[in-house]
Amino acid sequence: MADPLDPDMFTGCPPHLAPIRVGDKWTAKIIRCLEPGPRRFTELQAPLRGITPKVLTESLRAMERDGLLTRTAYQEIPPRVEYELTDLGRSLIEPMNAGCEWSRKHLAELLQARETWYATTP
Amino acid sequence: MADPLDPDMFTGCPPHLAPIRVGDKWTAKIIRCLEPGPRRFTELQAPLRGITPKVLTESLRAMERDGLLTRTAYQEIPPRVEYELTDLGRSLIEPMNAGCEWSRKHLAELLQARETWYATTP
DNA sequence: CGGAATCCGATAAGATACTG
DNA sequence: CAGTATCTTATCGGATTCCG
Repeated sequence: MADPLDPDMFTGCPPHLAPIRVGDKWTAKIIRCLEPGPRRFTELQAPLRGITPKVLTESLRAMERDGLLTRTAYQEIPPRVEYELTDLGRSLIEPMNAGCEWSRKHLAELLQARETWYATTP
Repeated sequence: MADPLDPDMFTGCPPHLAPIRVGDKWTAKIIRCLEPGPRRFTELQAPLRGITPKVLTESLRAMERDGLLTRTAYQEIPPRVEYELTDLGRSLIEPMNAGCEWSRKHLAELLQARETWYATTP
């Protein structure tokens, strides 16, 4: 299997300041986590700092419903479930990269404008 | 000035089924409306079917705060206010187009998966 | 014309506790 | 391990009314 996911892979990506969003709050990050290969539920929880099992389940179910990933449950003890991107899910990486590139180029400018606004607007 | 905006320019773009979003619910559409040139408050209301003045104001203020557009009020009677994209706002068109292209290519597949899910999941 | 003020409902997201 | 169940809170978007 692949190496464990870096628990800090999303520090520096606070969702509230990104103007471009894919799916719900967690969708894009889940896609990034699954990009190298299939992962288990618990593996996903680590980098998605503070996500509760309820919310992670909701996001994964919605993505499964939309054909972005597959869920495979192995009948073992202890149970094992793996989530894997479909081709459709993988196709979202391209527009996601466009959004990331925009952020690298322009996010600082947006934040600067916001700073100035709050400093000068009563 | 430019031609009036087509009131139907966004029919066929229901926001709930698009997995890619820029800003809030209306941001991307406002950018499209301003792409050809500056527009007045009332001009924007027509294609943004059913948007209330409160919500349109909120979106425009947030975009102004983030440096995506400028607001210019002319001291005339009756009053006239024009909104115009900044270079920063215009820079979002590129990732927006990436999202639109994804939709053209893959949205039908997503909707098909969703259909199947609701047809087969109890 | 271009908003502001107020109120309201729906939904998203999280906290907490429990289970096959 | 991989969730489910229940509850609560926060935010968003909308309806309505009024104003300079």
